[in-house]
Amino acid sequence: MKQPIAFARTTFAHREAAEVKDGDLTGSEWRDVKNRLRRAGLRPTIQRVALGCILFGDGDRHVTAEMLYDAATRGKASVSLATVYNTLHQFTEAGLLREVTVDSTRTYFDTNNSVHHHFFIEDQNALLDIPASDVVVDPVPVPPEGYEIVRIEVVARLRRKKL
Amino acid sequence: MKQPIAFARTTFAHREAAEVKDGDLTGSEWRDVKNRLRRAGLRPTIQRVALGCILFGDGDRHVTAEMLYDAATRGKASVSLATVYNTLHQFTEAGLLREVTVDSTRTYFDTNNSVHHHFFIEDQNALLDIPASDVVVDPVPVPPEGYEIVRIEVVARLRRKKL
DNA sequence: TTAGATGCAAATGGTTTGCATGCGT
DNA sequence: ACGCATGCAAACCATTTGCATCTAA
Repeated sequence: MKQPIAFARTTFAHREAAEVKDGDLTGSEWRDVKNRLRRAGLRPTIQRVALGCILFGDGDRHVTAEMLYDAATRGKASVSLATVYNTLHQFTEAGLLREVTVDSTRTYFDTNNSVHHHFFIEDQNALLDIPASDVVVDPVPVPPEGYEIVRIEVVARLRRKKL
Repeated sequence: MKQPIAFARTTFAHREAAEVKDGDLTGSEWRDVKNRLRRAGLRPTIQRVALGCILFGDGDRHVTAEMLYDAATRGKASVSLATVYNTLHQFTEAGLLREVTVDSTRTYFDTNNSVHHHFFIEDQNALLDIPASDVVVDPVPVPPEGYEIVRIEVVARLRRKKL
């Protein structure tokens, strides 16, 4: 049931078991992430900045804790799994990430926090962004009395087409 | 983090910690469920029929394994938790149930297998049906080459409105 | 200096599995 | 009788937690 580590680049640029840049740990990106964290009210510790570089360094990503942990370990950054979990949740609370619920066995985090939806390829556990303009929910359902809609999520589950 | 057992009746008839009928274990319903299982290619064992009575006996329901297990135990039906899990999956495979992914910590099963979507009340872990006509996805996103859409799920996450 | 962050290992909790026993056909 | 189904307990695995240590400010 173990899936290959896959950092799916988004919006149709799908690739399995992709390599992940370690995030240019010495360059300007390190400084950028540091500032970004400070702006978000998070102390820019070594671990957070390292994870931030991986997450925000190269386009939109969909990661699980395990995937991020492996990517960090593969690079020079040594981070404990517990810290990866903490960091993912802190980033999410700070609005830097967004949680995506598509699989009841693990939690995905999306570095793209703009309005959009997802394809989920079930037999690969891979997520792809659907650009906001490609799917429209209209009408929007009316919530029951006393409740308001926080967010609407659309997930289109995919399977490989049969020949 | 333990939530009260809640069998949410669907479509705005929301209630917390609702009671569950044991399903009229001696009446005609027992026979009906038995036939239904047979038609679905499942051996109508005592446990499967008992769980079927609970699930299909009184309108649409959204259940987790734990909820169904408690309901069965509360009634006269004694079923092991493992069997509940097995049964839920077998029913799902047979098309009698549908899995709903809204919460990464547990799996919900929906007795309504017609086309519709869901509200999810985050702080109560409660699911409500959205009638198919109340939410329309249009346009439907175009899947990447070689893939086809299995199903589109819309989840509107709710929070209690602030005064 | 000190509040907050990290790492480790142990605990948690939903779900699955292995295997001996039971039941539907 | 045969083979699938059940029950139990142990195994699993993603995630969380407790606590001692470390570090950014």
